[in-house]
Amino acid sequence: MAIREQVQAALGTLPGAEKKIAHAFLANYPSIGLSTIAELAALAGTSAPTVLRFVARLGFESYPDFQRVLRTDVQAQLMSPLERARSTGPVTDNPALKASFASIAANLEATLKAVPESEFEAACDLLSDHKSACHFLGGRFTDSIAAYMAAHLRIIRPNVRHFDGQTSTWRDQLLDVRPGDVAVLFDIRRYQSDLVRLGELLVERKARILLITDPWLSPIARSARVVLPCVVDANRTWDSSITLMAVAEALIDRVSRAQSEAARARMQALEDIHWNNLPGR
Amino acid sequence: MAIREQVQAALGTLPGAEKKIAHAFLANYPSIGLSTIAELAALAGTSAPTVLRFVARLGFESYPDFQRVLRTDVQAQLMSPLERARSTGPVTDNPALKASFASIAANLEATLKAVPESEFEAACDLLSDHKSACHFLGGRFTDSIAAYMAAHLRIIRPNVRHFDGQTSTWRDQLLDVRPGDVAVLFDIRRYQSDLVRLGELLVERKARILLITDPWLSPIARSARVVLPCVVDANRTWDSSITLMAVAEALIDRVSRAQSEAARARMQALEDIHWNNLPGR
DNA sequence: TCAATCCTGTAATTTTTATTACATATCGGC
DNA sequence: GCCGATATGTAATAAAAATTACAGGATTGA
Repeated sequence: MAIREQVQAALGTLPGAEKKIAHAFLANYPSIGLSTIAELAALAGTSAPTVLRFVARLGFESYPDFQRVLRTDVQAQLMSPLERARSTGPVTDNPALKASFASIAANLEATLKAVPESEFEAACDLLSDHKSACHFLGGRFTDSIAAYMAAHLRIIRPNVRHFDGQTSTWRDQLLDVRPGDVAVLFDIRRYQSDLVRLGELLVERKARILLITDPWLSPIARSARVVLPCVVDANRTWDSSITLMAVAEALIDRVSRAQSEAARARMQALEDIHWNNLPGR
Repeated sequence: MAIREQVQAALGTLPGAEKKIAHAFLANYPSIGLSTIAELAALAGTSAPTVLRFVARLGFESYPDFQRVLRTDVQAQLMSPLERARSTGPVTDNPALKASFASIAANLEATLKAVPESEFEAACDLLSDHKSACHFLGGRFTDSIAAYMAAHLRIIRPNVRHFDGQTSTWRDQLLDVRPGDVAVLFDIRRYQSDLVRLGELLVERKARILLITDPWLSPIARSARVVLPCVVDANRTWDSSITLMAVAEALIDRVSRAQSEAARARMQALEDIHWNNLPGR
């Protein structure tokens, strides 16, 4: 698991100061993580030992150890998709990457057809309601998309939360959900029963559910206010989540444009925080 | 100009040890440049002060200054595909053949940018030296290009040999290589260890190596006098060798023009041999 | 062939960065 | 409300990295 994903996954379990480190790292990925401990600490508004505690909690022996892995991640990420496929998989009779990219392109086009504009707009309305909180959660493979979407949405609107930690803590976190709140759930084939159960409990607490799922529709669809079906077919045993990510980003972009003034003010506030903390400025 | 392009442009003007630094940097971009001076020096087989001279020649005040800019480059290069799509406009649909041809054209244009004229001229100088023999060899897929180039060059100049047969006979054929001879090697990604080893042995025998490789540079680049990087990207699972073949033909053409009189005489001699040697005429 | 200039690597020194020790604050449980 | 555990930042120390000084080799031009 790459460091960026690892940090995103760990966000909810981090103590306050370390969470600040994590946010600063993700917001300035990867350059700040390749700079010094002092620069990352200053950007986050904490201290050098806190940075060291942060990387230790992620399982690294030292900051140089952390940076070594980060450089490897960055090197891999800079390879084009074609290069990435070549370096990790064997050559097949069927040009795998061409088929894969063709498959992704087809999925995106099919998804475009499968999602009604009215449903998309309804989803945007849910996400634009600042009076209610937004809670995010996904399944085994899609939760990273939920976290990603929450992290972006948090920049442009308040009261965004992502369910985190073990499934056993979901019930505890449920206590923070108020009537009228929005819950954005990601669930594709091999539906998780604990996620389905949570959906039922959310509805019991009168939350409004936005479900992002596959064309066969997760059981959560029964309880959802809005359902966005995404085509996930790929010529392999596991599903592609590209279309879900694409829909997530489309939603973020759409919501951002719809409330550009409020979003801009929030981004400015964010920049002010960073601005005043940087030495020499 | 990003650092990578800046280094590529400066290649021809760098002294020997600094050129080694440049090759090591490009071959392991960007992670080695984000590591320590000692690691880059060790990888290149030179020293720490040489690394400092290298970055100073590129116009940086210090190594931390160089790394600061490199982090900025990497951050820009890692922008998400969606952001990149937004910044460059929507993708247009193309017929498969048109797309393929466009890709090849793009590769050739990129290769044109990647190969400095000074390096190309240096390669021609090596191939034009009639006092020394020219030996050719390529890897699994590129040896056919090596054979093709040897066959053509043999027509216009003497002492051209192509390593042939099983890899087990390469060592025997090595006996024919004299100090000062030129070895033209083709090696692209999935570098062959036996070819890399042969390169080392060739340098031990004081042969001068001309390497034709991909932009990530075969390990043979460390021992090569001249390196010509060819862009091999294509929208399929195997590397395109079109650009290597194009570079080979360009070299043949250039060498042929430079010694048109000698080449013409040799061609005539060749024709005479064919003409008078056949019995029954 | 010789001298001047440039290139290069080793070793020492300086600077910067990472890490640790310690004291204080905060939070949660009883 | 108190106590123990956890979190946190400051300051000092240790380690690592960058830089400089210097000597020798190579190359080029006269």
